[in-house]
Amino acid sequence: MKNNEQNTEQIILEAAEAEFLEKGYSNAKMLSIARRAGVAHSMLHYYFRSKENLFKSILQRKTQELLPMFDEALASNCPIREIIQKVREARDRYVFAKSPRMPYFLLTEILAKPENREMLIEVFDKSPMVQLQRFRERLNQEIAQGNLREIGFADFIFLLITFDASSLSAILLAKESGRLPEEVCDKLMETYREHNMQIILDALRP
Amino acid sequence: MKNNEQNTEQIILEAAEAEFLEKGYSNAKMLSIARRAGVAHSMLHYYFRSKENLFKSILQRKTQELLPMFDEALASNCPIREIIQKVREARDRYVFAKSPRMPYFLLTEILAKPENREMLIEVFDKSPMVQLQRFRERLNQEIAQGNLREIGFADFIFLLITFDASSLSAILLAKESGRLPEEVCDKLMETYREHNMQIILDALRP
DNA sequence: ATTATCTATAGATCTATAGATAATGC
DNA sequence: ATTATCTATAGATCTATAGATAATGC
Repeated sequence: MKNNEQNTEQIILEAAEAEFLEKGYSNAKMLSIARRAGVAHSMLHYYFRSKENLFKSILQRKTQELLPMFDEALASNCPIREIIQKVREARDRYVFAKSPRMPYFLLTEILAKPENREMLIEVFDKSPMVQLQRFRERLNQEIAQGNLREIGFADFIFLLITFDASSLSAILLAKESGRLPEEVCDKLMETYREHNMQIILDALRP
Repeated sequence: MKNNEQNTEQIILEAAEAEFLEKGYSNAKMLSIARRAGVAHSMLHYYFRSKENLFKSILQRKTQELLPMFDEALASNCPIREIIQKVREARDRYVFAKSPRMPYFLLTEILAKPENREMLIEVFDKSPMVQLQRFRERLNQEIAQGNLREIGFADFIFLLITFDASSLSAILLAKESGRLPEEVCDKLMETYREHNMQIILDALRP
């Protein structure tokens, strides 16, 4: 018995996060995570029972950590359009800035897997954070007033956060591959962000 | 010895194509493909030697089949902008129309995997089709005249064909999930196609 | 004799667990 | 006594191959 529990659990979580982000759920291996963490692989089961559990723990924890960041963006009373902008900027700062692999991960491991998608939507839906719930009322008002199409609260937030993931992932992959000139990739990215904002607004107009 | 070789090989190819499209390379299983095809799984190895080989065979065959479709779109002498439009329409008709899973497959199995990406780019690069090679010259002229940014011939074609895959896949996934109202998804798709055209043109402007 | 097919199984890999061991706290 | 850790291994799954068998063509 060398480390205290806090430490080992945290080390495993970090190693697992890196492995899952890099390889995706299916290609991530428990033995490989253990090797990264420098512990016997039985420890992963000791703390998290199963691979699936370990993965879901990470997703939930990370999302919980993220909520306060969005809370701030949702607090203001300005027009919906500006709130959308703020949420998307928060997403850029706190989610995408972590790694260029993030958009791809979001798409393949969350959007493409119904269980994970639902799980995270539930986190948003059930969060007790004040601003988040206040924004829920605001959103429903706007819908009632006919300013927005009918859409679920959590789905709305989720749409804002994940929408760019799909379009950005391919460009980031292309950039990584080095096949396209870097300026072309950067130009694509830049233009995409502008357009995406407009596309979301169009789609939500009643 | 029941079937002739032509038949079994074809049946395996079709079963494998369906399995790979549905589950992706890692999650596709040789036993499952054999079950779909109704043959002993040793037959897959008899004809294709390995899983990897089977997968690459499918990719290459499909791409070869596709080339003539693009050939037509590339034949005309009209402005580059219209040629881009035609290639993208051909892509819609012959690639995306096959299955709503196609954009996702394109992104995860081709764009995200350098070996596969390079392999298919080579198919385009080395194709002896007349219109394709004639368009290569046309493209280089346009670049020389300063109408387009410097970009490889195969990369250009590949960009036109695969660009929408990234942005459409998430919307198709959302539609499948049933969480967003269907009109929102359709609206997103429609707007996206228009914008994507503009984004590509912007990125390629010198 | 060659080709296509099947059955059986080797060999690799991966998740999960059993059980032993050592450190800590009461 | 409880908790954290390790080693060893069971059990499942998957790719690949060996070897037997049957049909076809010469």
